[in-house]
Amino acid sequence: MKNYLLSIFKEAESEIPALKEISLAFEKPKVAEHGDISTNAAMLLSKKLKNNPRVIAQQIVNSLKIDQKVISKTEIAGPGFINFFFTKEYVTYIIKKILDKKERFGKSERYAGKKANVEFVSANPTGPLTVGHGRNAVVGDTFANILEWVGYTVDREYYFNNAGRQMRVLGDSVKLRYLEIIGEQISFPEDYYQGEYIKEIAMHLYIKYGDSLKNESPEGIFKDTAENEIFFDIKKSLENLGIVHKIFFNEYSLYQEGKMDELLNYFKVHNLTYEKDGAVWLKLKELGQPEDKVIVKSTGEPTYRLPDIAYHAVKINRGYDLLIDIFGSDHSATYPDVMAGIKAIGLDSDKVKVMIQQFVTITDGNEVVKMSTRKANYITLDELNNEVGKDAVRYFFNMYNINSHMVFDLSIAKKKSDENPVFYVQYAHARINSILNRVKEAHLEISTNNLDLLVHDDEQNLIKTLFQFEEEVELSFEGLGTHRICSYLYELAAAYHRFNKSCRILGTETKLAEARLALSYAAMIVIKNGLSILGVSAPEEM
RNA sequence: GCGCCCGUAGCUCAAUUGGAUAGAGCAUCAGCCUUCUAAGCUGAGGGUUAGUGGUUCGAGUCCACUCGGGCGUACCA
Repeated sequence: MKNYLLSIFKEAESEIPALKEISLAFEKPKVAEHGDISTNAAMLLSKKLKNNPRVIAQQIVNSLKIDQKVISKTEIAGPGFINFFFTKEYVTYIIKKILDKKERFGKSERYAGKKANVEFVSANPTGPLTVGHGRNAVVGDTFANILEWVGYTVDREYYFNNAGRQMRVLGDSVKLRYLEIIGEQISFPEDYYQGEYIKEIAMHLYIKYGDSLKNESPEGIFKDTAENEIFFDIKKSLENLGIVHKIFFNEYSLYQEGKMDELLNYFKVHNLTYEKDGAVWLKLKELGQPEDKVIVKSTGEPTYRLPDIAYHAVKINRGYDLLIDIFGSDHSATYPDVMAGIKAIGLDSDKVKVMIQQFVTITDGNEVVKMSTRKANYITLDELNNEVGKDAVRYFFNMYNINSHMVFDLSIAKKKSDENPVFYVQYAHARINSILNRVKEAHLEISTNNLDLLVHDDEQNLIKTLFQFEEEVELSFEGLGTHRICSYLYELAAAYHRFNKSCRILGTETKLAEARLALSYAAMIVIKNGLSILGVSAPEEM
């Protein structure tokens, strides 16, 4: 529809050349009285043409060559909006399109042939995934789905570092617990990993090796075993949510393949570094950042900025058209440095989009559950998943703008009732399925022959809500978010439940009943498609 | 102190990226099942969008300042 309007506005440029100078936008008005689609073009032009927007709107309308089969009415309203009303033929065409495209309805070819990469989770293997990682994981995977829906081929990637200080502390923590098990007196430092899982890993080692490891270095078998077991569990936690990464990228490979030296050398050759206090500094000020930063410490070890830049360079050089990073808010101050670094080596940093994930607060009713990886009192993603189930986990994490703090209330997610939005949406799907089964006994068929009988307000509203789906996917993509898919599905489910109440099928005259069946089936398809983007199941019965 | 993010109904969140009367759910109150799942529907109350200025046809959205919260602000990642 937008394409159609764009094309007739394009034609009108010959009469109103100023139309070329504005960015033409169409949107669905909030209120039905304002039409099915609307544009503010006249208001944008009023400044340029120095004329009353309503007068300009009238000129625009006069110069549009409108197909009466598509648009039934055009009006000028408010300060100068031009509102368009669809014809019934066009509205029924939407149902036919849905029934025809089925599981492909809502997909677009807009970015067909383009490649995207989504990097998410990227937790180092020092402990089980927490609910915070869960939010990152769910939104990352769902956004990857959205990219696929607009046409991209997507690689899901996990970046990790199994060297460095954190991993040393991990090995030390496991060894201490091991020594504890074999009966040695230990004192366990506060800044070591406190979780029970450390004791479990130590116990596994004890079961397998007895006390023969007491003289082994913590950096060896203790660290390696911990890493393997933890990574195994992380992957399993993700799989339980339907998430599988295609690529696991080890930061260490950047060193092995010489990418770090290459990058550092590039910076040096291009005079972007200097030495101070025995460290190498990157001239970030020259690159538009507020402060220069150390990239190689006086110990010779690089800081995280260097591998991060090298890593992004490697990814960009793989040929992606779009790269998405999903970072925790603790990275929010540092990624601009990385972007500046990428730009400095001549790569297109505009291809990289960053989604900053804010924190998750877990409540159980009124009680706030505090979380820290180091301390023992956190909820793991597995615990959350076991408690509320995959569908609720995925729906709840997707439901909020990732850029806002969110409260995950366990007591609501656990409820199998109308307080829980995921059940409300799934129930609409199950309800339609149940109807489709029921009408078979009444010998009714889904038919698109008499869709023009669907004139009830609740029918029209449902159809127009269905039509909105394609745009919601696009808007989710453009807005770098998943939450509007949830809002949309909730709205769609509500529109269906209302229709279901006012527009019965059994006991209605056959032609109308069969048209309503077609509409119901179309609604079922769209709900299922939307849920599949979220990675939430569409149950046939509940 | 400085930087980034945030502040919307009692609570949890939306608001088509500057558009028309700021919307949903929960909670509260009042209704609806001899009819395809009441896991549903209908209605009511609840707002100076933290505050003050500014930008313009038009601001929850942009700018400045103030207040409040989160995260950074390391030669940790």
